[in-house]
Amino acid sequence: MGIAERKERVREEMKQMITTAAMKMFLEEGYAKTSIRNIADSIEYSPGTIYLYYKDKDELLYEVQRQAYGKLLEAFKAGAVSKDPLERLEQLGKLYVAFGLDNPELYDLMFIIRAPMNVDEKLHQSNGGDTFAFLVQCLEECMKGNLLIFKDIQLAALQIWSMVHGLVSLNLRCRLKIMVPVDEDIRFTLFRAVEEYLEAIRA
Amino acid sequence: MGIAERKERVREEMKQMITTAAMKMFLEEGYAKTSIRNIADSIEYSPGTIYLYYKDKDELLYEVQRQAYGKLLEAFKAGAVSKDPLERLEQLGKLYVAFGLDNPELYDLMFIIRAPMNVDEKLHQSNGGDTFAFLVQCLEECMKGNLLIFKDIQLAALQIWSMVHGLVSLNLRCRLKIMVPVDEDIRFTLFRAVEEYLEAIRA
DNA sequence: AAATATAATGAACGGTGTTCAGTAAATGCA
DNA sequence: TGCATTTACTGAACACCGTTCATTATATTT
Repeated sequence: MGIAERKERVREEMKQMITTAAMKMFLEEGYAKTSIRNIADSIEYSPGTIYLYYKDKDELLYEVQRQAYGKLLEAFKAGAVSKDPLERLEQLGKLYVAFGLDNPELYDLMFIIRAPMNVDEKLHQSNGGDTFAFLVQCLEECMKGNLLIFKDIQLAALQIWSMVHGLVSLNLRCRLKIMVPVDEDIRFTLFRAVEEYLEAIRA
Repeated sequence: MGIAERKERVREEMKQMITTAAMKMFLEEGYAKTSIRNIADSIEYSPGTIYLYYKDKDELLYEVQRQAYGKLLEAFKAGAVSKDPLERLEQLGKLYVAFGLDNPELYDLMFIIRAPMNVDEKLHQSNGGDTFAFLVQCLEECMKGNLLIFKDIQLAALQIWSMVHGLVSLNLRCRLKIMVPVDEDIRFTLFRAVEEYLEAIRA
């Protein structure tokens, strides 16, 4: 009975067509300025059709977020390759910051934007779990070797993620203009901050 | 010629009436869900009137942000009173985190929300300068006494602010659920993170 | 009291997310 | 094969949104 399977496949293709268009437009124009009608136009379907595949605009955002977490995880896997766990931690930190600088709109979608329609914040626990686990694993190695000052691994992860997220998100919201000289290269500055921080938490 | 002065006064009262209503509704319902029409209704004026006092919805947001920065500065002044600059820095950090936890909607308005109408990010340099200066001043004292590991004060401010902002904003976006045990008190956890961080950057 | 200047209105414009009765295409059954 | 039924899609309609502007009401000046 291959018909049901084909239907399922076609349905998945349709869903992907929608999210691909949505991702493209979210990145180019931002989430708020992208309307369901725009997305529908770009894939040459009527607005109503999108609602046959996604419950609402938020669900579309969640799907795009899921894909974005995947991209970040890929960047981690490709770039955090050092054998030394401390070095790898530094690579992770810089990869994270670079990801935020290179994909500001994507970073916004992933961590900053609040989907304004249904203020239901339940989804996030499942989304991005793998990516976070990658950091935790590296941290575990560091702490097994007593390379960091931390005692509690959860608190360590919290602190490190907060630091890099703070750097990226303050920059994205132009809050660094107050303190960083305009002529300085932001990337360089943020990398220095990461290095200095890692220096500080070394055992 | 007291008439012009009275008119100016009345105008200011009107502006304040609008921002007061706007602040209340932004906090209760969020920025996105608060419409100009709602605000107009709540002060019993027509929507068009608001545009006689504020250029657009963003300008309303900027004004509310300005007031919010004032509130944070007040909290700083009231709570960061220790003579010891290092202790004062810890007080500042905890005050900041507490402010973010106690006024999540306000914090959102100040640091996270991107005003979506005119993507003009120029205003922020003036807004909040005083509040930031308060932190820098404390930092300066710390560094004059060689109490911190930092060499560059700008980089120090960047790092510290990033840490506390990261803690608060990840929590606000429910991204801590992945790593912090649900039963634990968030405030306690974030305070511990601040303490541990300050420990790490001590000279 | 009349003319002028200021303040406020609210309908209208072009958008938004979302729903749903109606239509067209694909499938199951005889 | 032909017909009934399920499935896919449409696009007008609903209730909103931010913003503008001709019109009206109020206050000041002459």
